[in-house]
Amino acid sequence: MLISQTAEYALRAVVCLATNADTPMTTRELSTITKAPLNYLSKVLQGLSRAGIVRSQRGLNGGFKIEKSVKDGLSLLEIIEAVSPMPTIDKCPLNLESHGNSLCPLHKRLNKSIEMVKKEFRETTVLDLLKENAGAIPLCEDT
Amino acid sequence: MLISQTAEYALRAVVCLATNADTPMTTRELSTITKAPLNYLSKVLQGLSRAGIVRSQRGLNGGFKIEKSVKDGLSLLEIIEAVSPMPTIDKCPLNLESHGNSLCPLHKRLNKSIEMVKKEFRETTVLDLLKENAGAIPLCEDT
DNA sequence: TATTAAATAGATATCTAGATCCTTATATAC
DNA sequence: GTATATAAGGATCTAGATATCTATTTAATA
Repeated sequence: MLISQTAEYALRAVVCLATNADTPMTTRELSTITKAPLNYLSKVLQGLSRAGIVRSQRGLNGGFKIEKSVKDGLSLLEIIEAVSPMPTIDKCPLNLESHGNSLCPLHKRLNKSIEMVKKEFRETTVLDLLKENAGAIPLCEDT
Repeated sequence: MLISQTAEYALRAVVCLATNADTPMTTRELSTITKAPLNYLSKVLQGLSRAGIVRSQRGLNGGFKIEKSVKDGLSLLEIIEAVSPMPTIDKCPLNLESHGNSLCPLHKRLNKSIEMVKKEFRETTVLDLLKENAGAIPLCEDT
C-alpha cells in the first residue's frame, strides 16, 4: 500500500479532531468514528501527541484535541511522517560504492514517484479536506 | 515504502535479464548482481514466470530469460503487479454503507496519489530504463 | 547416467498490527 | 481536602503478514 495502516488511522483521527476543535474527544469516541481498533489507535494518538500535532488531557472530560491549528496549514505529510516516516531513496539501495551518490535509472524513477507522492501530501492540508466536505461528517460521508 | 521488497527484487531481476536477453541467467547469477537473497529471489522469479514475464529453463545451461519482449513495452507496473498487486481504493475503507461508492475527501486524495503512482509506473517501460543507461550495468551504475 | 538448475514444500525470522493489563493523572462530587 | 470515576500513558503479549532460509523433488542435457 501507499501508506501504512498506522498512517491511515492517524489521518482519520486527525481529520476527526479537526472537525471538533473545541471539545476534547476520547480515544473510544475516535475509535468508534474512525473504525480504528481502540488499543492500537491509543498508540497512534500517543505518537501524534509526541509530535505535537494533538494535545492530550487526562482524567474526567479529558481526551484529545488538535494542537497544531488547522488554519496553520497542517499537511497530510506532517501527520504521516509523525507516525510512520516515508523514506526517500537518497543513496544506492545495493550499497555499490562505485557510483557514489548517483542513482541508477530504476531507482531514480522509484524515487521520483516517492517524491511525487510526498509533494502531493505536503501540499494537501487538513483544511483542504474540511473545506471540500463542507461541515458534514469528515469520513466517508461525502455525497 | 512505495513498493514492497518483493517488487524491488522483481524489478531488479527483470532489468538485469533485459540487458541479457539472449542467454539464460541462473538464479545465483541474478542474486549476485541484484543483491537479492538467493532463496527468496527464486520464489520471486517463480512468480514472474507464472505471470509470463520471464521464461524458465531447467537443467544444464538453464536459467531465466525474459519472455515478454522488452520492445513490446513491458511496463514497470506489469512487473510490480505480477508479484505484489497495488490495490486501489474503490470503495469506502470504513465500509460505511451510507454513501455507496463515493469516497470521502481523505480517501479521494489517497486514491488520487495511488493512481498517480500507478500511472507513472504504467508509462515507464523497461526499455526506457535501458535507453537511459546506454548499455552499462543496469543497476546503480549510472554515472 | 551424472550433473546442473528450477520447482515445490516447509521451517524460521522479522515486522507490523492488534490485544491485554496495569499505572498515572485529573476533574468533579461529596 | 478526599474519594472516586474517568481517561491517557506505558509495558508486554499475541496474531498475522512479509521476508528469508533449508531441504527435497523434478526436469533437462551434456
